[in-house]
Amino acid sequence: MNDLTPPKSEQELLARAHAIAGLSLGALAEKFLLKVPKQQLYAKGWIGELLELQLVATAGSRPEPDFPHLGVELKTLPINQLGKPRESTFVCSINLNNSLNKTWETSTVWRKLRRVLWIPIEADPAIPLAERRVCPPLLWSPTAEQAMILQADWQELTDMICFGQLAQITAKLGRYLQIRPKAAHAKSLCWGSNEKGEPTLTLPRGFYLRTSFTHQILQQYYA
DNA sequence: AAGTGATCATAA
DNA sequence: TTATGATCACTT
Repeated sequence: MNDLTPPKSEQELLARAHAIAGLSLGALAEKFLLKVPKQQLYAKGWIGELLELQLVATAGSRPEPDFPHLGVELKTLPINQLGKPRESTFVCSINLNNSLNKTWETSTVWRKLRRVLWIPIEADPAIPLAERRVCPPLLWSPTAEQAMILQADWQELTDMICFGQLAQITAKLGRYLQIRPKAAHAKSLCWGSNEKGEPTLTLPRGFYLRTSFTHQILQQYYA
């Protein structure tokens, strides 16, 4: 049986995550009387939510780390059979109105990335979802150099938003962090501002970590 | 095969 | 509509 209360320390959180390493998603789902979705297409966040249940994350859908009292963010990371991430990692949504007077230190990106519990998950399409296993966790903080690059990316992209250059933002920008759409569909709209500083309807966006960066994180632990 | 842009579910 | 959890699928 597992604890139903939030972990009281990083050590406890890490221990709980280690305890489920090797378990299949089917076995984990069974503990919560959940059915494994037949396809991920209509259950894209299912694995992440399953792990939140198991580890008793409490942030809900607030723009806070999953374990606010510990300042730790939880991220599942789909990996192929070579241990390489198969997808980019969503970090947080972006407020396109008043991203002004925000600093790196107080930004949601930094508050979520300063401490992350990464849980790699087998994600080879050849393995049925229920049989994919949870891999050993990594409790990570960016190195000084990584933090500098993340900050530079964040500053560059945030500046563009502040200067009304939303239209010129592409996923090609940013070394580790990039901005991509984060919406129900291409017709979802939210308020932003154009080059003249006028309110404009635009596609909601989010910050994402490139797979090359999360791969680097895995290497730094498994090297 | 990568990488970018599009999309799906759900809660408040 | 905004936030969370992400993966899908088309283009390059």
